[in-house]
Amino acid sequence: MEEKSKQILSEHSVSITNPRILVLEALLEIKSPITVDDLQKKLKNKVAKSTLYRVLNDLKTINILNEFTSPDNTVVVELVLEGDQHHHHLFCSDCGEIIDVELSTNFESLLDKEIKKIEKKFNFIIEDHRVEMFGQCTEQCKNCK
Amino acid sequence: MEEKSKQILSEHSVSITNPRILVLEALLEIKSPITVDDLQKKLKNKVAKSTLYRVLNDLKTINILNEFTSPDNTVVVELVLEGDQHHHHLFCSDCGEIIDVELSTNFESLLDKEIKKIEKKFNFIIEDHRVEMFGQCTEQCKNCK
DNA sequence: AGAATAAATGAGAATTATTCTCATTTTTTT
DNA sequence: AAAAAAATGAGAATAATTCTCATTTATTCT
Repeated sequence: MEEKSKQILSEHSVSITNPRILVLEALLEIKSPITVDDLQKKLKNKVAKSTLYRVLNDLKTINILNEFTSPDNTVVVELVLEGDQHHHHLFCSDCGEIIDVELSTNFESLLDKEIKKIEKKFNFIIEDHRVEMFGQCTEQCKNCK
Repeated sequence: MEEKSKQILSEHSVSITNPRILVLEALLEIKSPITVDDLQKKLKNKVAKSTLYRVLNDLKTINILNEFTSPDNTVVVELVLEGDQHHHHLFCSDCGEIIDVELSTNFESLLDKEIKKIEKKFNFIIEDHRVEMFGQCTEQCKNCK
């Protein structure tokens, strides 16, 4: 994991420092969306709060960090490496879990068509989209029991 | 507008007060997403900041306020009255404009089918969804010139 | 490799957004 | 119209994020 983190940093011409390696390792290990707060806890104060925010911004700059908010407006981050599958998110309002969801390629291509229509209609260039789904996990998930 | 605001409040058994009327009037007038900050400015300090947040929470409670965040994680609110058309959002990263977008009924029904699949797969009850699109308005919009 | 330069870090202060507290005012009930 | 209940305003408190600056770490240049 440490090697992979170093590799990611050097591939993006970002200098290799301990806090960056630690944050990347944590994100690689989790491999699913996590709040900044939980990430901080996971790092056990091995990285200063200000540094954590800075590193997250660095990762955003090199385009390997996806940032969004949960339904209660808490910021959530997720590592997205080149080649990772395009996906969306499913939020559970009971336990707060956020699940990565892939939609069918058929659906995605229809969505792309729909987006082309919107681009014309509003004279926009649309470069990204997101589908978010909200509900409750009906039984035992990682957090509910 | 004042009458309509009062009607909305009484229909939802919420007591009719001046701040609530003012906030509703402002939201009715705008009829598109607005940040809390801009809403506050629009209200020209006729409503205290703490009261504004309280009123927004009241409107959320009676389910006529949609709250989400813009790509820079700023909270945005929008009045959604019974009977209003289901819609999504298009964000311009140049000027910050947020546009309400309706997708085709054909697309929405396919999305519903897709969501049913997800419900089964993850054993979830999904009660709401959102499609967000990000890009740039290519020419003159309200804010760019 | 080692010195010089540039960049990143940690700690905490500053800023911003939101919620909370409580005395006063307004609304609703009777 | 009086009594009771609820809402408001002002500012204090809290939480999330950014900023500052002295120190440490990484990179560059012989």
